[in-house]
Amino acid sequence: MPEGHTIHRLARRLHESLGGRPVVASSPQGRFEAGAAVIDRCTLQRTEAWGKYLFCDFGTGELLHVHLGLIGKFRTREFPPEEPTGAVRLRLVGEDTTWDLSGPTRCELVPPDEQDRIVGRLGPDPLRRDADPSAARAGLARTDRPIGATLLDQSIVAGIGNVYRAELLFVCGIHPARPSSSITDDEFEAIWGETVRLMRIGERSGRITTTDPEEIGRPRSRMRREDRLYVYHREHCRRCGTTLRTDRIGGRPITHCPSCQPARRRRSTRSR
DNA sequence: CGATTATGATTAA
DNA sequence: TAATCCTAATCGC
Repeated sequence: MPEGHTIHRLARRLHESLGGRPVVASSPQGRFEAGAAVIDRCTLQRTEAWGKYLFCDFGTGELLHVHLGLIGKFRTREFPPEEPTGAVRLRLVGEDTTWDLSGPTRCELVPPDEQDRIVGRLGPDPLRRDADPSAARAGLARTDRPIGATLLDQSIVAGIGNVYRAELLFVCGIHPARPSSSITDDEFEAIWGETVRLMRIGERSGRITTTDPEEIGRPRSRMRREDRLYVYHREHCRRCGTTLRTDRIGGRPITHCPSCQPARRRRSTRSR
């Protein structure tokens, strides 16, 4: 389930469970044997997430760089570990925790300047404390590409994936085909603010929930799966029941509600 | 048991 | 845009 919230959660949990003590590293699958040997018996000193990119410092001079891609998983297994069943690229065993990495699009050791290069290509990450949204604001202002495409562009904003993209635009009432340059300052503030709010919820809970507990009528922790999202993978809008529409934008399908997300910005209705 | 699908990104064309 | 990579769960026959 890898969007930015997953990676930040992972960075924290890896550090909490493995940090400060030597780790036994191996590559049961064999495709990261040399790298695992470098890390083996070294101490995890620091983890860092930027968008969907994860870096782990074992004090070896190089950093472990992991990108889960679409299907990658980094999950805890029983301790002490058993022989892995599937393809495990990297296994990390600490004092009382086993972590197995499978299916990553990237798993490599990189020098610090390579980390700088990777992070240098990324936009601000809403989950980072040091995030500065101004670069993202400027990035949107200078292109006519649809907002649905720019929100997925990691060089504009780092960490948003296909689920959050669709849900954020719904929550903000913005049609995904709107030119990015047409997004107003108020709309940008809403997008950024909601991204921070919703991805923090995702990071804490380990799953994506964007619906409002008041609206659903039960706390987030007790929501049914089909009540957690407004539009993603749905046929009808969770808010108004309108039949949803799915288009390909930015190379990937995005679903929106024609009623809640009008193509043209609604003339602001004066309240009262 | 094979085909399909998935919250991603890079490279080639 | 399309092809490609990476894995495992699920679905249809």
